[in-house]
Amino acid sequence: MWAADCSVGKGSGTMAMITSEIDDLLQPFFRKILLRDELGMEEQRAIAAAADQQIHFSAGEDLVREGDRPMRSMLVASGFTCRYRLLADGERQLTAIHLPGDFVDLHSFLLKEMDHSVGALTDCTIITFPHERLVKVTERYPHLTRLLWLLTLLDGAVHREWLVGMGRLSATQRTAHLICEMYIRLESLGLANDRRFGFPITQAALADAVGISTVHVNRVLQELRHRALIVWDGGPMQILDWAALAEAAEFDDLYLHLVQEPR
Amino acid sequence: MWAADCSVGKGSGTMAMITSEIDDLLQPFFRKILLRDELGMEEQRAIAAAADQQIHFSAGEDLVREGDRPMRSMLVASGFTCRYRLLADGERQLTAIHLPGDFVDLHSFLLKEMDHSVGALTDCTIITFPHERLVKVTERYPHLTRLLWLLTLLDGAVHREWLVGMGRLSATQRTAHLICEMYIRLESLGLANDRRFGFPITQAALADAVGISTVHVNRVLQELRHRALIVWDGGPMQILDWAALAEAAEFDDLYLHLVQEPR
DNA sequence: CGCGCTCTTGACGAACATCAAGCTCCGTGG
DNA sequence: CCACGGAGCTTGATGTTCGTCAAGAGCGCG
Repeated sequence: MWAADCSVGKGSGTMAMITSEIDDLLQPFFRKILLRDELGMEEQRAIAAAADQQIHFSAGEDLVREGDRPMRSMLVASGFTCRYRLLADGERQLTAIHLPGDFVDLHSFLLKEMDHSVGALTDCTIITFPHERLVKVTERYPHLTRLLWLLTLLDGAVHREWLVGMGRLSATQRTAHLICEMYIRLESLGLANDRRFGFPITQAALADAVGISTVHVNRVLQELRHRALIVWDGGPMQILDWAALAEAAEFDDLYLHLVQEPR
Repeated sequence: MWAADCSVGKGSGTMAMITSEIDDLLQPFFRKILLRDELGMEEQRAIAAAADQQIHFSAGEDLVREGDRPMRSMLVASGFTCRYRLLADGERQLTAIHLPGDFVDLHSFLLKEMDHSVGALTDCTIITFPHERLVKVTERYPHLTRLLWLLTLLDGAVHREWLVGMGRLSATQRTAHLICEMYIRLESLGLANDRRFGFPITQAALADAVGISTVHVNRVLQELRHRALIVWDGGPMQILDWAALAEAAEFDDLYLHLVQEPR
């Protein structure tokens, strides 16, 4: 099933970085933070200085595995990744989808042992941050520390939103909700506009995200298409009627905390 | 339904505390941390000094509501509380159950606006921590800051575990899983032993936690009783066959990170 | 050309929701 | 003391949602 056919990638093309390149790769990350607070130049330099390598992963590869004890945390610079767990019967459940600017295992910095795996949904580029450098950041930059903490709290907020959907919304509503969430998160980073975004994942992966079978996700998508809410067939995901889609999903972006204020 | 009959409690009996009383109330909290790292005397004093008031809430009252912007965070000293959200049709979904020693809205410290509500499942006692004092903790005590951060990461880990269950386990498995989780968390704090613990919540609340109807939760409990896995009828929850219950639920306590090591 | 992956469709069954009613327990007021 | 009412628990009948099984179609790739 899933465990068998994807190796833990060391990732192809590990390489050291020059300063201007780091700054480019960190842009989505800075943007994500600047949507929610201010970030001083010194703090930006501190983050850039804590960055180590960039690594490329191919779709399907694992960045880290349940049970690992990574010595570094990973930030997505490009591409889509996901957190997931496998069950006894081989079924898979995603617990988050991560975009450029997201730390995927800042958790391991303090939790130490991974309680879930992280995989690449598409080809992606990652920046690594050695834990010992992150410790130093927390020793010297309290405000920056609070911002990193905030990022993990945002992950928690998204987890809760997914939980509510899983418990109380229909498969169609959850799927619509995920589409809304992906769009708002991408648009806030400047990576999408016009109610349209690239979403190059399989229906099977989408099924694992919303917690249904691949057969059923297919029918759900047909329903969303027939109700003229979306177009998604090989090309980008296009939202035809945002208001209707958001209402169907009971989507409210409060939980994404897209408000700039002192933290 | 739910929103109507429970007011936001200011809580009865707000009162200032004397030092020895604070220390008593903080015991479950210290214990929770000491299960996962060391905590110096100075750090313990710093936390105690940041505490402000104690407040009592009655079962059914809300501690904070979605949309609030609290100026303080709350730590449970006794009793059970829950995070939850209400949906358009009045249905409720819990996203976490909190025990003594748990911070229930350390999140609001950085997220600012509450994206969910917190309610008292039983009568409970709370200790409040003004946000401005928590800021000072993060400015002066980096290691303690990391520990507070860790606590919110643990919340996230539990969220993910629930998500996996909601997506891929049956109602019976999720219920069994929650029982296992409650027991291990309570036992680790010294608040339960002998495979038995007080669990004074209604079947309706349990249904809201596992995301099913009250009728179905009743049938699930009967199944667990008939399979001789638990006893739960008015008295404490008693686990008759831990191994079988944990196996049925695919329960593994890794996600609770009950390992003492430097963070 | 053939193989594998993804998407699609139909038939059927299992898990769970909903609706409705009755039960027990317990506190309250007459 | 008992009647009453409410909250929580229990049970049965019925319907919907979604999973499973099976098969086939389209498409890229070696």
